[in-house]
Amino acid sequence: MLIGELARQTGCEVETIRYYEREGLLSAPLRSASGYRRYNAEQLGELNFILHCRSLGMSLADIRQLAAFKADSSLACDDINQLIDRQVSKVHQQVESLRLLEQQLLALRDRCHDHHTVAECGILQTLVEASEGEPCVCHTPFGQDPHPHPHSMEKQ
Amino acid sequence: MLIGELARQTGCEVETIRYYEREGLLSAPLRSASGYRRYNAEQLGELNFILHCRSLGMSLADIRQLAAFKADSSLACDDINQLIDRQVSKVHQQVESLRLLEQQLLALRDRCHDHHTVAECGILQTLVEASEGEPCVCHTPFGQDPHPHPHSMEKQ
DNA sequence: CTTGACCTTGTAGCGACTATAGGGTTTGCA
DNA sequence: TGCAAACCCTATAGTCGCTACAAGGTCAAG
Ligand SMILES: [Zn+2]
Ligand SMILES: [Zn+2]
Ligand SMILES: [Zn+2]
Ligand SMILES: [Zn+2]
Repeated sequence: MLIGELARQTGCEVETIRYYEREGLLSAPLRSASGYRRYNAEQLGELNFILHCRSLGMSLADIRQLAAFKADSSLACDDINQLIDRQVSKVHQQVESLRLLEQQLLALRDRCHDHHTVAECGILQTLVEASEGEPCVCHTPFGQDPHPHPHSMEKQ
Repeated sequence: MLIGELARQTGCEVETIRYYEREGLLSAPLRSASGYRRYNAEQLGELNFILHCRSLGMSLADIRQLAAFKADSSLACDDINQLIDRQVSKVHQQVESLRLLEQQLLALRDRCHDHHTVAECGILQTLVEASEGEPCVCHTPFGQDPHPHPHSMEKQ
């Protein structure tokens, strides 16, 4: 199986497959006389493992770790559980902060309904006033402290 | 006001301020004889505007657009509303796909409770079996199609 | 006169790809 | 046999929003 066929079977881009090999996630396949990569069922499984983990939002570093565990099955699995737990809490945090973000954006959006000129746009007005230190609907939902602007998003 | 003082007042890193200037988001300030950047209240506002928009998850490209609108206030504000709408729906989509992700991860986590060896770990077993084409708790919640693995996450 | 805190530019790194450029190979068909 | 299309290869640079150096210049206090 050439790389294009593997790409077709997995839905993964050719360039991404080569990238995974470069990163040491996918084992280097045998090459034909002309240097073409030839894949077998084992590597198809490897790639599907990677893609499955990626679809669960795991980092390549995490996947590398999981693959290492897969290789030495006599180890204790506590680290696997921890890895998943970390992933769950990371995702949970992201959900929470994005939900807040959505509320903030909706509150901001609510400042403009009709279409008029920018000068009268409640959205832009809110943003400009907030940059001058005044409270804003997005970050001060119910008459709270008008003071410092929290950096609500850490990493996205 | 030197760059360090501006950084202190806004909670933004010095390097990030210079980065915003390089990217054309923050107007280039006057320089002292020795080349130090000197900021005034206007640029403090500009930076706060940027930071406020960033805290709403907007991209630098979006912020550039908003700043352009701020500059020409005679335009119609429809584009602003659209920009916010796009941002809302992007965030909403992210929330939805992350919530699904969380459920998938929790289902996977549920496959291993006690600590034992990797060979018996239900999590790793699930991941390996899924890579061989079998259905998995994470992507096949209630006896659905065991067939192709959807790429559930587009961009994170 | 030295120390330390500040400032400058330029460059490289992160993560997970994606996209090119500039080639070589294989296959099918006239 | 000639040629084109479809495939493959490597190497390099770009994406986004920073962050972290390195190597040097400036300034105020002691
Ligand atoms: Zn408006
Ligand atoms: Zn706000
Ligand atoms: Zn386990
Ligand atoms: Zn699954």
